[in-house]
Amino acid sequence: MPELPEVEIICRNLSSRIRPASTITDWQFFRPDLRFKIPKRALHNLLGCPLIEIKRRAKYILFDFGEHILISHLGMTGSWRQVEAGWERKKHDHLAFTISNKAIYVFADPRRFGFIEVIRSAELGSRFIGLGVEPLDKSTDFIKLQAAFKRLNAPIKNALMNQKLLVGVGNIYASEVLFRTGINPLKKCAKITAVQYQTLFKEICIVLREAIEAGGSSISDYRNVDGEKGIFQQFFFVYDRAGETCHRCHSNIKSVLQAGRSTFWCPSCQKKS
DNA sequence: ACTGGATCCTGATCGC
DNA sequence: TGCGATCAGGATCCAG
Repeated sequence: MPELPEVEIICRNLSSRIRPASTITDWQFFRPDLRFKIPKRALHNLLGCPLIEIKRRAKYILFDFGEHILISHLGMTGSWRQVEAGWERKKHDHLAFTISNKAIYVFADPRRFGFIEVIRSAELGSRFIGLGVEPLDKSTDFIKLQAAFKRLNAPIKNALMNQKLLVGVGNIYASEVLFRTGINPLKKCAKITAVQYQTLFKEICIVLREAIEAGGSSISDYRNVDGEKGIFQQFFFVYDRAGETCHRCHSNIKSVLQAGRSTFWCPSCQKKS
């Protein structure tokens, strides 16, 4: 479900509703574990702590409580939604917190690849060590990034999804960005030219921003905090369109497995050479 | 040091 | 209709 745009939207939703200095006044847990054990004690210890801010790093949502940080990852199918008092629990609702005795936020995740974790703020650097650069950060050095990509022998599609160099791009946006730049997803990183990398990184930023504007991509179950779908899937050129016609050249869109993930591309618009 | 396959889990879909 | 196989937005671990 969630790549950078979707996580960014959830994050913006939460931070516009949960203001700084708000406190969590209650936790409810409906099962002991997600991907990892739910750290109930650490979460209880956050009760009454004033929130500083909610922010995003890569595909992680960070609730900054000063001394401690609550980290939420959505995995493939995780979601946060706001509910009213007296709400009805759905099948895959796993935990919920109440803000200032009023608003309630529920975490649901059918596949349970998501998780919740609490760390000390001082550990933030080491927790995210090895995580790549943010595509939408002004300070990101794309020249350095290009040099790092150049050294890889993997196909460009796989490299784009590798969070160690560049964060936020997942299976959907990797295919979409490569289509828009005319680069074949099977092409090796080392064979891609400087000019192509320049347009590629530029296009990544454009696509991610457009997707955020469109409220994200809802393939099956992505919803924002109000339960609304995004509409960026309406603008897909290739993702999930195998066998359909390319919007640009009318060739057949193809799909192939790369490192176990489906890649979609137009063989005519994205030639290997 | 890189690269990709297997893995965690549930649900939807497809072919027989 | 029913059943098993396959695949799904992520990230980590492990072997080659």
